[in-house]
Amino acid sequence: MTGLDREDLNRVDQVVLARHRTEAGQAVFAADTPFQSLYAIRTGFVKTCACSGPDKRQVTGFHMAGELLGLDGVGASQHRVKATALEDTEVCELPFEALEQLARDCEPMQRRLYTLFSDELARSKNLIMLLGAKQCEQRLASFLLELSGKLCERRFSRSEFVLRMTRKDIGSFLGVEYETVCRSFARFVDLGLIEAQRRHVRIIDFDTLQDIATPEAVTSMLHAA
Amino acid sequence: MTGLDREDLNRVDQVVLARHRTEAGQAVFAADTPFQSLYAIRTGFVKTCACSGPDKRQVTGFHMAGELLGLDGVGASQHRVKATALEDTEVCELPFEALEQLARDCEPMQRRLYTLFSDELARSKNLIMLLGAKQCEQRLASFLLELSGKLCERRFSRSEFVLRMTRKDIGSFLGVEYETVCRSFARFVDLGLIEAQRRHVRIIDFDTLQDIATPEAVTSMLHAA
DNA sequence: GCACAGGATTGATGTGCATCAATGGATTGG
DNA sequence: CCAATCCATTGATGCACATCAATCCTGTGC
Repeated sequence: MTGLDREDLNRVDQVVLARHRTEAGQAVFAADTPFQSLYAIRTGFVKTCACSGPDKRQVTGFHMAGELLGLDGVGASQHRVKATALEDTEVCELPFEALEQLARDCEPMQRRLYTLFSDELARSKNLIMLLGAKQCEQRLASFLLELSGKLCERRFSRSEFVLRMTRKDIGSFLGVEYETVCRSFARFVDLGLIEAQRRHVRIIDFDTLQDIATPEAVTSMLHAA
Repeated sequence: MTGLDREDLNRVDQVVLARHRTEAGQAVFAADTPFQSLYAIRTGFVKTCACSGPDKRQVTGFHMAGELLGLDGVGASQHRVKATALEDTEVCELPFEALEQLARDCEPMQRRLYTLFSDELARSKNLIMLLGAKQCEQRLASFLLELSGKLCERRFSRSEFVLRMTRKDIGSFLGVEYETVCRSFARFVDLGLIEAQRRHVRIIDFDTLQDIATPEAVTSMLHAA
């Protein structure tokens, strides 16, 4: 789970400072601004961008309902990323000091907070692994399957969905140019693995997509034998 | 700071379960094993590898004295990475439950723990940004400067040092093949930016290296600060 | 001394992707 | 409706890096 469970949410509700609505294209919070709160997404879809330099930005994550934003701001007391809503989005603002207080009073809540940090860390490492994949198609397959999985967890269709982000965003996230993303989409369509018309995607062949995402299963079996 | 400060260390000393010596080439802990403790490096040098698949591993970080290992294991209650000593290394084993107890009793310690998580997260994002850099030379320049900075913090020379890791490790970390790492080293030598003989490195021209690591506009901002 | 192994270096060649460029839908506003 | 804009798609070309391969250096054990 990426968010908080029901029992914790009851407690957390009491520290919610405010709810904010952010329309598509607007920032939930900006980079290099003072950190005070975490933001729990209630509805909507958000991308986070690291901005190291005026002209150079990079998408570091996509987030949906139930996920927490801003965890990496604690240490530096500054948000290190910019969070941008990709569709109309509603978030709960959770002052971090209040959360810390809650954690001191409530042991499961304390553990939960550590878990959230740790999971976010694990997600980061996953992205690092994904960027380590040499081939663009491998990265895109991983991306589609992960997105599908997250949607499935939230009771949406795992096979048919609408992308909230542009090809450019996907490219930035995957570390390739957006034309290359286009071509990989086109190739997946050619191979009959997906249907794709602009942002509407339907996954047809999960198995092959999985093989592309994590190759060499066969190879390793051969090595084992 | 990546480690714990002196005051905290006094408290932390009391929860140290044991000290472990690990010789070069041996694992401090393995991936996919139960998580119980964090490990603070006292002396030595460690690499962490994510292993997604039997034959596919990727170096996700290099760590030295004062750094904490294992933070990403909290959520899954399993170590997600393998930590391998690159030289003879001594670590303190810190049972995480004891640290949690300490955090409940001691507010600064609680904050410190969150900060450690958050900083580790920020470091991950930095690596993601680095992998987003398209050019190998840009990545290598960043790598060398970061290593230099960490050594400098620890009162070693920032300009002359011995690499503890192989070219292969560096390549895995930077997301390129090791031959390409070699060539980039060679090119830096040609350009007169560094001297390099196998693992011995001396940085000569920090400024140009910085320009390569963070092209154009950014540099002037750094100088201004 | 020698053989051997692991790592580093350098060369030759092929390829996946960046880059530049043109076109086509889709959406928005006048 | 048309212009303007954004996004997506597709083509052509060059380059950075992967890949395969040979050699060298250094340390280790016999």
